[in-house]
Order: sequence, then structure tokens, then C-alpha cells
Amino acid sequence: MGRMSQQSSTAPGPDGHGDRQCDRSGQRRATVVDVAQRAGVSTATVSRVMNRNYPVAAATRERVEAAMRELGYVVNAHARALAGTSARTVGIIVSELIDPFYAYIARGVEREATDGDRLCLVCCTQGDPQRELAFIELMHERRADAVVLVGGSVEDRAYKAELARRARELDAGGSKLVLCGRPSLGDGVPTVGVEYDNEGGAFAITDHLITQGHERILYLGGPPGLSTARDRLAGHRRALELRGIARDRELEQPGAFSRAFGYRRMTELLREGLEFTAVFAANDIVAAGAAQALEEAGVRIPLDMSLVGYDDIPVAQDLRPRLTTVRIPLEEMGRQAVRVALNGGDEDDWRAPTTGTLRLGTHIVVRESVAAPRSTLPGSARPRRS
Amino acid sequence: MGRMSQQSSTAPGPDGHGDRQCDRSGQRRATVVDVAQRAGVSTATVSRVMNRNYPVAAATRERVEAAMRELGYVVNAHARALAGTSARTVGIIVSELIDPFYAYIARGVEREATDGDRLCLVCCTQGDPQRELAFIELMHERRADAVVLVGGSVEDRAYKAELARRARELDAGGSKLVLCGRPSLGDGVPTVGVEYDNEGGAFAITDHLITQGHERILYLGGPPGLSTARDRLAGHRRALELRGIARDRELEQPGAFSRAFGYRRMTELLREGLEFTAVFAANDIVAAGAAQALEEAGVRIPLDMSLVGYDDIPVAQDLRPRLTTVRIPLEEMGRQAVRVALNGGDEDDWRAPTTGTLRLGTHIVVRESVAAPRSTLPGSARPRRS
DNA sequence: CTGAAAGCGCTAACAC
DNA sequence: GTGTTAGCGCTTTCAG
Repeated sequence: MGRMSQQSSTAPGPDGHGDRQCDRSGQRRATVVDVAQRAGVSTATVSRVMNRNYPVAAATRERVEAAMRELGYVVNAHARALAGTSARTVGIIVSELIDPFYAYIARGVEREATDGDRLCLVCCTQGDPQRELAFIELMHERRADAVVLVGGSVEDRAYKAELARRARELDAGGSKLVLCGRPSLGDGVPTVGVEYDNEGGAFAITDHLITQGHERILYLGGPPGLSTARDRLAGHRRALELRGIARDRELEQPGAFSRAFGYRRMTELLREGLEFTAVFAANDIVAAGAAQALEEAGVRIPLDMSLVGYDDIPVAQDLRPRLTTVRIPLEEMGRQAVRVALNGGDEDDWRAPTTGTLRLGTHIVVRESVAAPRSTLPGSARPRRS
Repeated sequence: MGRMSQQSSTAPGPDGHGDRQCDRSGQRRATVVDVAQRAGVSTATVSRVMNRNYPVAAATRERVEAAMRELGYVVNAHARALAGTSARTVGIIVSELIDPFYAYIARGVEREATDGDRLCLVCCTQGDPQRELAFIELMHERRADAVVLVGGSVEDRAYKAELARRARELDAGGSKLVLCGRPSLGDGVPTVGVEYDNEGGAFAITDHLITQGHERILYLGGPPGLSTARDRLAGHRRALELRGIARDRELEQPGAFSRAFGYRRMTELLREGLEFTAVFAANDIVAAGAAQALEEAGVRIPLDMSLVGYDDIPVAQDLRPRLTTVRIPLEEMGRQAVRVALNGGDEDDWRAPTTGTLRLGTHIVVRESVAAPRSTLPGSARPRRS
């Protein structure tokens, strides 16, 4: 047997150091070699027992399993990954775990990953594109099978180029960059994607408002530089246009996707006396802020003002009245994201030219926050400035 | 200069195969060897350049960095971890990412991990202790520097023993199991912990209710088998006892930590005509459900009924009236969890006997959901069964 | 400051 | 069925 080929190991150590460690916090973890020795078999057999991918005599197997148990053996996933098998990891990058929009998608990703016997690396960028890039790199270093990028992206040229570079690197290594809820990087870039009908949802809900008789609709929130916000605004405008309602720049009030923005801006607008009968908040969070401002100003929903949101996260049902909004299949998107990445080029190379994009639908959920504008009701004055 | 010492590389390839792979999806990732070759240095130098942990001539460094860039080199974290350095990973196990209670803690863990230049493995057990155990194992395989177990644990003997075994295994390997918001496993078990004053918070808020004049307080929700729920109920009982209020079993209605439970059970209780003037929901989610039931039954908060919760998650502020509740330093707990794990025995072995437990405080946040009971107001009838 | 070489722990041919 | 033996890609003494 060829062990001890050098003068370095195993034995108590000639000079008193070299083999320290048995004293304090950790007596060297057991390895396949230890297990093999104890069970009187080769390391190959131990490996076979663990992976159950090869016939092993029942008796042998038992001996090996006993040895593993007795030694408290735990495989080293890194060694395993190094030796060739996949790291069985999928990475997910969101801007904020606290935000239900991301949390639901993350849940889908985590569940699908777990179902596929993989672990999930999760990172939060806190909205910083630079961190996003850095995290992709980190996950690449970890050799994640897929890296899921969630949510709207900044519309920046240099940033996109950088992203494309990372996507190519990942692809070259057999991993996939998944764009979940954000636009593709272009045909040349090897990514897969899962989108939802963002523009369509916005169109539908604005149309819903118009159908109820609203013409002066305030569009509130959504960072102008974010793809998500851009698409929602686009859908909103299209609905207006289709119905022949002239666009009014004053009624477009983009801003952060935050409750604070919704509250603050709405308060200001109310004070300034801007005229409108309905509000389309770019997402439910903004709507929650707006609702609070409205409440404090004594404006009743939906009597004096209609309000709708986007995303259909839980807060939509906690608001009073319950919020009419656009539902996105958040969790499903997460699941599909990993599915599409793992089947899109791994083995079943079934005509997925590296850039497969899945598109899921959205639909509006009608609750109690919309009514016909007062002004169209016979005999009532419009709730204008005063 | 010693470049091209082997016959293997760079050139077009003498025999046409041997260097396969340049065609399909991945031309073999570049390795240190490739970089070293291209830069005309040894792999040791490349390593030194990457880790900046050793002096390297500026010129050499530049050549190496250029080579890395040109080759699109990305270190292999597994090889690195195998070679001895830590995996720079912390694991976190929660029951549900969607639940703000867990999400906030997870955020703390993620941020602290990121600040310490580590990545975060996240798993959801969906409340299944068996999965929890399995995930700990998987994270151990990944050689996570710490594994953070979040939230209440089931009070099961066999389960705890199993957990203790895992804790010892981890510890033997130099990792730490962190109990975040759950009781210690006993002195013999090498874990670290971060708790919050669960019982104290419950005591304080029940006392708050009593101080307002309430005597018949319904305790609603909280799975009897969960440590979290047990402690909250204990605090509640202690407050009652201290004030000399007799315990009434009918007023203790444990159950799931869910909105659905809060809604359903409250609806039933109202229908049955149970008498009480205030509700202490075991957490804010349950409180939200209860609030809805109350609303639908035409019971006004806090006029006809006072309501308090626990956790102080965002929904507490979305409810109308805003919910009086107990605040837990959720995110801080997450941060401390990784801090305590990473400093409790890593290098600064400053008297942390493997079992250090940090205890953070809680405090009540008074909002608008509590008032004196109608029955104590002069001249008004109690809102009893009818 | 730089190079050579010995592993880290596991898997996967390839023998027997 | 089971053993042998190369590596996987990186870090790290130990020598220059």
C-alpha cells in the first residue's frame, strides 16, 4: 500500500508539531480514506456506497455505512465538486429579501432548487448594480449551476455590457445566467429568461380605471431608470392613448418603489391641488403609502378617489378597502427560472439556442378600491382643490 | 524564461484531439495553470497575486492580472476551499422566507455575512423539523463557517438529540451551530445562541392590557409545541398571575401562527359568544387575521375590543387602527448570530466556552389598537353575547 | 520575490 | 463487486 510515501504525515510527528490539532476544537474530520480503512474496503467503494450509483454487496455497504456513522463522517462537498460533479447550487440575486415581490420569487427559486436536490445561495444588492455584478462573480466562483437575477434592471449601457460579459463567462463554464422579470440582453448574449406581461398588466388595469369612467389618472412611483417601471408606464400610456385620452405630464409622477415615496408625493400632490380621480401606483407598496396619505387627508377610497396597485403582494389584502391590483405569478416565476436554466442546455439540448425566454401572464384582481369618479355621478361636485 | 514547459497547451494542438472541447458549450475554464503559463510565472505567484497576501513585484502582478483578464479567469471556490481556506459561507435555515419575522432575521444574517466577505446559503424547512436536520447536514457538507437555525423549535426529545449530534459534528469540524431565537440544547452541546426576551415581551404587553383595565384577555394562536409560543404564553400567564387575575382555560386558544387561524378561530369564538375585552395574538400575523374577523363581525377596535400582537412586522402598521405590539430586534439578531458564531472560537478565543448566548431585549410599541374596555367606562354596557 | 511540489478529499476510469 | 490510480484547481511550505 502506497501511503506514507513522504515523511510528512500520519504518525505522531517526529518533532512534536506538524500534526497538532487533536487537542482543541476539532480532531481532523474523517475522510473517505478513514472510512475505507475502518470498513476494510477501498475509497472507491466508499464513494459507491454514498452515491448509490453502482452495485455494492449488501454486506459491504453495511460495513461502510457503519464506519461512516461511527466516524461521524460527512462528505466534503468541495472535494466532490472539484472532482467533477456539479456543485448542486443555484444562486439568486435580489435587491431586497424583505420586499415580498422578491421574497416570493426567491421562494419559488428555493423550492425548485431544493426539489432538484440543490442548495441556494442568496444575495441582496440593496439596489446597487455594482454589487449585483460582484455577486454574479462570486457565484461563478462557486460554480453555481445557475444564477438567477431577479427584478427590474437599470437601463445603463456600460452596466449591460458588463452583465453580458459575465453571462458569457458563466455560459462558457456551463452555467446559465437567468433573467427573471427583466429584459433580455440581446440575441448575442447567452442567457435564459422568465418574464411576465408587465406592460399588459399595466394596460389592463389602466383600462379598468378608464372603463369605470376615470380620465384623470395619476401614475405614481416607479424609478424612471428601471425596466420594470418603464414597462408599466408604457402600458399605462398605451391604454390612455387607445381610449383617446390626452397624456398629461403632470399626471405622471415616477419615483421610488417605496411606501415612503407613495406617501410623501401623494401628500404633496394633494396639497398642491392637482386634479385627478384615480391613482395607479406603480406597485402595491407605493399604493400603501398613497392610501395612507389619502386617509390622512380625509379623502375616501374609493368614494372620493380610486386607487390601484401592481404585484398583488399580501399588503394588497391588508389595506382597507382591499386593493385592486395586478397579479404576477411570482413564485411560479422563481420556479420556472431554475427550471429553464437547468433544462435549457444541460443535457436535453432540445433546440434551446441558449436564449430561451419564458413569458408568463398577468391579470388584474378586482377588489374594493375602485369606483366611478364622483364627478361623473349626477349632481355631485368634483373633489377639486376647493 | 520557463514558459511552455509542457507539451500540452497554447499551440493549435499537434494531433487534433487531446485538447478537445473548443467547439460546443464551454472551452474548458481557464485555471491557475493557464494563467501562470500565459503570464510566464508559476502557479504560486498567480495565487499570491489573487490573494494579495504576499509581496509580488508590481510588474509581475500586472502581467498576471492581464493574463487573468485575457483568459476570463474565475477562481474555483471549491478548489480553494479544498486547499485549506474556509468556504466563506454561512448557512441560514428558516421555516419560511415569505414570513417577515424570518425575512428580517435572514436579512441581518445576509448583511453580516456579506460584510464579512461571505456568501449565504438559505434554506426553507416549511416547518418540517426533518428537513431542518437534513439541511444542517447539507450545509455541513458545504463546510459552512456557521449554520444559523432561526425561530422557535419543536419541543421534541428525539429531535433535540439529533440536533445535538449535528451540533457536535459541526463543532468538531470547526463550524458553529447558531440557535437564533430558540432555546439552548443544554450545556453539553457546543452551540452559540442569540435570543430575545420573548417571555418578557409577552409579560409586558399583557401587563399593558391589564393596566388599561382588561381582565378577560383572549390569548390567540401559537403552536403549543413551539418554544416561541410556549414562552409567550408563559409571559402572558405570569402577568395575569402577578395581577391576581385567575386563569381561564377558555381564554387560552393556541393554534397556528397564521393569518388563517387568527381569522377562523376568532370568528368561531365571536359566534360562540365567549366573553373577553381584549385579544393578545401570539404574533402580528394572527392579529391581522383576528382583526379581519372582528371587522366583519362589526366589532370595533379598540372601542369594542382591544387587540395586540407580537413581532412588530410591517403589517402592524398597515392595519387600521395600527397595532400595538412587541418589537423584536429581528435584523440585529441575524447580524449578531453570525458575529457570535464567527468570533466565538475562530481566532480570538477570548474565553468563549463554545456556548455563548447573547440575549437581546424586546419592548412594546404602543399604537392605536388598545383602549380601556367598554365595561369599565361609566354607564356603558359590556359587549357580551347579547 | 519566485518556483517546485505536496497535498486537500473525492470521483471515475480502468483493471482484476 | 472491488481495488488502483489519476487527476479536479488551488494553497502553501520549503527552497532558492
